[in-house]
Amino acid sequence: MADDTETSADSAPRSRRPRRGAGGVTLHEVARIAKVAPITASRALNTPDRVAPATLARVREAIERTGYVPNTLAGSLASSRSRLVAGVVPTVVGPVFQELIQSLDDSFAAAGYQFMLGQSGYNASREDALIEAIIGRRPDGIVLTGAVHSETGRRRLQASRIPVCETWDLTDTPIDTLVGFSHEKVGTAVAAHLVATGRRRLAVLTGDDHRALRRKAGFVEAVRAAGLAWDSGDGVPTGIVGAPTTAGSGRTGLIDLLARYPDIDAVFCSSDLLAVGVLIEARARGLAVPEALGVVGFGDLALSRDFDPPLTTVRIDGTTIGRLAARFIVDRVEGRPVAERVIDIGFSVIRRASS
Amino acid sequence: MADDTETSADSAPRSRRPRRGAGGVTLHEVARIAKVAPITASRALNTPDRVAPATLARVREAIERTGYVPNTLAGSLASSRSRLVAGVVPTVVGPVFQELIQSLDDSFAAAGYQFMLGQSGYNASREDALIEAIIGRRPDGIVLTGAVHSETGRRRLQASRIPVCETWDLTDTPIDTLVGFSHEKVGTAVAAHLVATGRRRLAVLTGDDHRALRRKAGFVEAVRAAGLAWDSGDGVPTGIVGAPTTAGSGRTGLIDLLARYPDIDAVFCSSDLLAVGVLIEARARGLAVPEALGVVGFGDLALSRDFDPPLTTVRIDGTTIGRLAARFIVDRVEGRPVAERVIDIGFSVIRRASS
DNA sequence: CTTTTCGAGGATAGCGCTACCATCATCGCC
DNA sequence: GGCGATGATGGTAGCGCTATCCTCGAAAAG
Repeated sequence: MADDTETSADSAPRSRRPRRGAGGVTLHEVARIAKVAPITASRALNTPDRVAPATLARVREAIERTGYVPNTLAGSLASSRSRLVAGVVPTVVGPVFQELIQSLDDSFAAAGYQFMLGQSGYNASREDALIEAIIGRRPDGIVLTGAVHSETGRRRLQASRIPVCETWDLTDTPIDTLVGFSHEKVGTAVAAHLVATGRRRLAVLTGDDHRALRRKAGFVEAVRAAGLAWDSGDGVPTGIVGAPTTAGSGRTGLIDLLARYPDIDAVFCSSDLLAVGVLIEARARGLAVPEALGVVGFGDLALSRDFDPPLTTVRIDGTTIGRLAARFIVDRVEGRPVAERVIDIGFSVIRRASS
Repeated sequence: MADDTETSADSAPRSRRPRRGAGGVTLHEVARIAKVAPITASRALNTPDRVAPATLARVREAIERTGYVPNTLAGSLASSRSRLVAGVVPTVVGPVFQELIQSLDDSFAAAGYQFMLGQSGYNASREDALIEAIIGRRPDGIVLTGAVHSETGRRRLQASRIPVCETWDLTDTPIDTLVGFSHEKVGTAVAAHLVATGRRRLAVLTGDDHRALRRKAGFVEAVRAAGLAWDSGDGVPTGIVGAPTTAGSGRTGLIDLLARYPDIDAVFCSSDLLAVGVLIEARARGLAVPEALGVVGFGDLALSRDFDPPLTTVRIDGTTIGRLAARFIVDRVEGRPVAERVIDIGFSVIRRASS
């Protein structure tokens, strides 16, 4: 494959990738044109207030004329500062993390950092590859969102000494800093709400991902504690659907649940999309919500508020998580001490008409 | 953070100690431990089949023992290859680009590249900053998704000589390569569909973004051409809502449209979310869909298929766009010629019960 | 035997930028 | 006027890695 024999009579072999240094304009060239030393050109870019106005103008003009774009790779290598923060999400599919992502993007932009996102996907080896690729690029910080990282990945992150903020979950052993909430408590709170509003035949419809199952566990626990266990198995009838959850799986999930337990009077769904599916199916089969069936979701999509009936759900303040995560990272990068390394930002149960 | 304890008795001022690369293990250190030259250690990582098995094993063991993670910044700087492809989307909020993003991620992973995403946001200066930050990091390729890039941004991209693929749109003057479809034709096709199914009082409900307005323009054009213009203004009653479109704006949009034009018999919505809002509002006010009102969306969300009634919509094959875009980039990076620089992948109108 | 080939490994020289001094005017202050 | 304090600019030496030659020894060819 790596044939170096250029003797072929190929007509105009399209220029291959430029060899070393075939790149574009460099800072040295800009400096030469502006008649200053490279270092002064560098300062004109990075600390313009330390350069005399006249010099600054000359450098700026040279930059303009050449269309120079700094090679931040080289800059980061020399300064070990990249002004880049990398984020890891399992997937951007699904609306769950969108508010958080938006907030991270905004918060980092405001602090002068670029935020870029990688998907860890469903696959552990891909997650490890992503983490390694990220660490290898030496970003100033890493925000992990609900990634179930492998032990290898955790160790690498810890060893890298790069500021890390885990989000969207609460663990006992954070890699570095953490902003999240307790998924178990979400389940407990939803159970409490349903019990308080008179529901007695509770059921769960959940995706099979890690955190959704923890919410379910909290829910089941609370139902049992309230003496309302009524299923012979777990105590609470449960439907489990594959991730990512969709309205479609909500519909089929409800059909399945009702077939097995016709006298259910409330369902806790692990996502709003699932709950919307339940709402659609309930309406399609003439089951009155909330009279005959209470429905609670999780995530507080915009859609949930706009549905008819509006969906009772659990709201996570992604904006605040993002803001705090960004603050953790920026504080660490800029050498300020971080007092609390773990923040539980909680959640709120939003009561609407569906329960 | 904490200063390392020097093993040497050298208590001289820090001038002796490298304070710059406070970073961790380097390839040189790995090489030293494995008793090979740095370049051999490099080869062990990048071209292991050119290193003798015994040597390879020694280097691998050294890597294992030290927890070495290559600094790809330095590697990319030296080799001008980064194995990184950057993507730009206006926002990850909203489900529009998710299939495409997923496909890009998968396709690049399969080809051995990491894909990372940046949001250009609603703001032109933020977009320029993102583009500059991306170019500055010298990725092997850039995929633009529906970004309305400023003239500055376009020029910079072109000047950078980095392979670029624009997607999700068709323009006459691509920066480099392009995979997309015609938004005007989408509008035309939807109008044809509605006219063919006997609708006569057509209306549009659209977000105010660039491409949605082009779909609307195609729609209006086709309605006029069919001799069905009936509004005194544009020819077609139009509701415009701010982006991002939501089910909520779909509901209020329909309310508003009906207040002004009570005898509408079909609405083309610029997104499925908008259309779902129309469906919800129609049902809430007892307007039968599809009998009294035909509704068409755009995007083919999973939700649209699962709704009741299922939504007629326009499907864009994001998976194929992603695959082709990745092929463009990879071909260019690896020096293969690219025959067609522009691909129109078209779209399909999915007829379901809502129209 | 010599000559050629070849595979493994090494030395050198950067990639494009910035940290860390050093230099040299200018300037206020007593 | 002397003198440090400031401010603008420059020289040097890397950051951690890889491209590009090179060397060297052993096997293959003559």
